[in-house]
Amino acid sequence: MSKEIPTREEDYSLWYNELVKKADLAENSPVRGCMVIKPYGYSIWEKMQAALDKMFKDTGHSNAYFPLFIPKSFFSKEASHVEGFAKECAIVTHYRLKNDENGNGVVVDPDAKLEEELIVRPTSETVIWSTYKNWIQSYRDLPLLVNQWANVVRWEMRTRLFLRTSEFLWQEGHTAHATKDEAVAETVQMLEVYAHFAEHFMAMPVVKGLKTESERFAGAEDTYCIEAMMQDGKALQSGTSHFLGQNFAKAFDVKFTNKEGKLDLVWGTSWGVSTRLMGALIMAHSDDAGLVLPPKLAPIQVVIVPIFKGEDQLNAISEKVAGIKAELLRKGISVKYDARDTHKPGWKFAEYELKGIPVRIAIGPRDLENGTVEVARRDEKTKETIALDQLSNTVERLLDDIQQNIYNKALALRASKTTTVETYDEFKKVLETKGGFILAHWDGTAATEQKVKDETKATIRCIPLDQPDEEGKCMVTGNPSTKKVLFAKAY
RNA sequence: CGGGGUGUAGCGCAGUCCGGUAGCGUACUUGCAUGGGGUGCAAGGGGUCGUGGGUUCAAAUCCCGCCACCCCGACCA
Repeated sequence: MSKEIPTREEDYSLWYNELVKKADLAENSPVRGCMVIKPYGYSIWEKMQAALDKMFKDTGHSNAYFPLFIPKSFFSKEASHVEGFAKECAIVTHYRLKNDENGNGVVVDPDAKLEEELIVRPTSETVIWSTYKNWIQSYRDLPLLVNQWANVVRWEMRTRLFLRTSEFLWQEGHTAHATKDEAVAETVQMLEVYAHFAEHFMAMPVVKGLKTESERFAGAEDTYCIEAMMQDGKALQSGTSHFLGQNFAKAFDVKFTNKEGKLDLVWGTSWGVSTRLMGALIMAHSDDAGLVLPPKLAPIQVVIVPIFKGEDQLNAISEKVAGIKAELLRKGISVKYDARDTHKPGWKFAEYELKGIPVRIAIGPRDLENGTVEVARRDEKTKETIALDQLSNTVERLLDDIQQNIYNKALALRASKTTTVETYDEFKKVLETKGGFILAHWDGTAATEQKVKDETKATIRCIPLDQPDEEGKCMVTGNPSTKKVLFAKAY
């Protein structure tokens, strides 16, 4: 009762905030803009990490760890990079506290001022490239394929749990290559990894594309991204992969001797996904009853709820459940048996729906008599009674089916909310009435992009990679265009 | 930093206009019943009313200052 959340219809934004808190994913911390990721939320993040980490390893990358603090001077080296991050950096200026002479707790000791201030990393390109300089001498040292799992800090004005927090968790891959082609190929490969993860694990369809100059990562030559549509039709950038050219190699003087014996600058890439993916996961599938998790990322795939009166019944059920549980575990399915007597079955049903557990099994005295169980699926909120001897096969099939079904639903939603327009008037009308993704011709100039943004709040999310080339006219200026691009209001 | 709003029990709120020593829902504790969709009844514990000052016999309530947070804008994965 107290755990009810507002409906998406009533207030989508409030629905999201409440869901995150009520489902025990995260809560606000004493520090504005930061969050506490609670055990249940963190266990979903761990599932994401595990799947991604495996894909990184499978594509030849190794994990490493670089420090949280970056000397301020490093930030002066790559001009556009500085400009991109300068406005949102946290800076460490002192290294000691002392007791206040007036007895007001502790104060910063003014005598403990650092010679050079330290920047809390907003991203690690600078510290990593300053290190790579020492690691790379020859083409034999390349490619260098490194990833790190870390936290970063970007001092945001307005924050929302998971979607935008001042501190967030992510992975950042940083690679160095001997040739431009190889670096570009790496950038695209990692974009594909992200897209695969989004679609096959998160069950969330994404548009792969290239960012326009104004949306590009500070310091990159090209930024590729995956863009997903949330249920309210807004776009969420869910991952980025950057081709850095030789920008950081120049800034940090990272050169290698090539096969011809000549000195050359190294080519770089970087790519990342963050705890923002948690926000994407929530907003892609969940409903008014709570979270809906894809089985591949659900910390618990199956929950078993006993229905009993008195200890004898519970014991009889528990005995039966032990066998069921073992059988499911043998199939690699994660199972929780909730035999608590402190909550009623109905309460548990609601609770596990809120938490998005894909499959629920209920078993009571009637089932014991009949040799049956009740199996309920979270995505469709349906349930059926099946024979006990078919349970593990049914559950296995159901998990696959749920994974596929929520993907299909998300894909259908995106299709229904994606519109192609020819004119700017049409564009504005669609944006106002229907929202979602809009494909339209654009003349390729930053001025036009800015005009659309100022007038409609929609931005170019990306220049889709799978969009065919076609001659056309920019919807705003009428100038020639060779491709439609993807517009949307974004998170 | 501009515009709007809110601070009262863990959470959500009423009480403020019109001053009289704090209440509702929920959560929590205990007992009994209940148990196939958030169970019912009864009893109980818990609050410096954001903060500092002022007016008054008396302040959650009136006056002045300060602080914090939220929403809308500018910035952003």
